[in-house]
Amino acid sequence: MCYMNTKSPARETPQEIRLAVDNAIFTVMEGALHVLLIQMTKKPFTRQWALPGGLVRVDETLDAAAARILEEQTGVKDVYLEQLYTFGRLDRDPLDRVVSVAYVSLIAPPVSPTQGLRTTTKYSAVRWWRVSEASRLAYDHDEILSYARKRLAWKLEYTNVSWSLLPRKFRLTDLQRVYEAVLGHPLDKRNFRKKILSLGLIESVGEVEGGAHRPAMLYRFRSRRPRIVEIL
Amino acid sequence: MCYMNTKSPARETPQEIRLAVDNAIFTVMEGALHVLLIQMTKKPFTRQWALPGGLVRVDETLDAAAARILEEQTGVKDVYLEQLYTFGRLDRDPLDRVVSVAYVSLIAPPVSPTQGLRTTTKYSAVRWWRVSEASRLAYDHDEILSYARKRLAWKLEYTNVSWSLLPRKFRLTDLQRVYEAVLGHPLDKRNFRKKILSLGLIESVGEVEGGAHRPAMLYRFRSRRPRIVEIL
DNA sequence: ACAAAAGTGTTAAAAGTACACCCATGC
DNA sequence: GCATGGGTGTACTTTTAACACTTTTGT
Repeated sequence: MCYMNTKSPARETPQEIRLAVDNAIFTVMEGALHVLLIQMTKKPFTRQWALPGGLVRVDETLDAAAARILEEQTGVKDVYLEQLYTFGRLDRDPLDRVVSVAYVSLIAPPVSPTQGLRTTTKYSAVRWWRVSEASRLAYDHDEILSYARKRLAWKLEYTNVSWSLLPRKFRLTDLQRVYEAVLGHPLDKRNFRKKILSLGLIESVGEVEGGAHRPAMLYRFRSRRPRIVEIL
Repeated sequence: MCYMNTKSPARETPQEIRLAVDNAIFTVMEGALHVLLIQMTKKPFTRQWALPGGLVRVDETLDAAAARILEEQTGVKDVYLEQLYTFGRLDRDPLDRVVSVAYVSLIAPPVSPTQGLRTTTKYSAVRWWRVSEASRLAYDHDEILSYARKRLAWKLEYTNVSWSLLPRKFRLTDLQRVYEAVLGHPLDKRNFRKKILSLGLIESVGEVEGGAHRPAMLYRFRSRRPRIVEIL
């Protein structure tokens, strides 16, 4: 029995390919799309920010690894997870040959900017970043993040995943904000409402929310399962 | 230095995850979508058909592995290759823990049903199958093939990949046949031609082809690079 | 002259886009 | 009474879908 579990500090030719997962975790806060990053402590990327990730265990599926690593490194669980793409550049990890299966995950509010987040001692911090400010990440994570944003925008337009970025009950304005934050451009209020309501994916829950001004009708998704529907 | 390169005949808990690629290779022949399969000789799947695949080497990228394995096992090279999805079920290979990155590849005619194909001694045969007759494949390849077909249909509708399923010069009827074979349903001739020509992706090459009856105008793609365009 | 595939337009329905004002509430 | 966000309809344009006959060639 033998293991190859120690990384060589200067890279020799590795003997085995290691398999990892990385998670691009999104939420919409303050009208902007945010991504959850951890701060690295280990050597080549000390103090740089990265997507939460880690090695896949030999006895777990990729989806299970993504869920485990997400929870271990951020304290977040039970969220939407979808496999994105597998990244295999030879030099994406300077110390070892690591192929990474990237996942997208979506978290619904209420998400407070700091509460509920924890990480292992292997990382010095976890926090939400506006995607517009998340750059110069470790490894090839800029590339993964860029691809994840495109996939998310596409999914929002062609499926009903938006339910996983919203609480159970929400105003149509909240839904529109999610679309605008992800797509990165404003939408016409009347056309948006017409379109969304015509799809029959959401239904009014009669109640109104007492805000500072005229109360809004609250809605919920009829089904919270992934279902493909063309939107916008 | 130690290796774990021998598969255990009865499965013990493997020590390492192995990384493979599998290729779903498509072409359109005789008006039907075909997929290239190899026949297995090795133990648990003897005589069953499978997608060409193999382990990724530690010093090659995923794309390079897909291209290498494609050529080694089928003699086919220089074709369209696109990463599809990564399959990681624990029991997908009964002998070992193998995670597989699946690729879709597309081959343009002229493709003769048998010529140009060769394989290694590790397999007993290679041949094209109509996708409608390709089932009960080894491993989880039924699932991979099913997903690959969906992706291909999607790509055809939303991009101009169809160039990689056609020769340099082709008739509009050939193009329509490709669409019909992949999508699995007939298209209206006039609407198809109107739509295709309005996209400006192809141009007439003036020549006509001498067939048994009225000759057809030949066309070519203006660009043979992947470009996203909505079609149909 | 006939068989076989090529080529060609119009109409109706549906979907998308642009656009501006009144409403209900808290302060 | 005013500031704030909630809510609503119409006209125009674009896209899609349905549909049948004439043309050109080889035999």
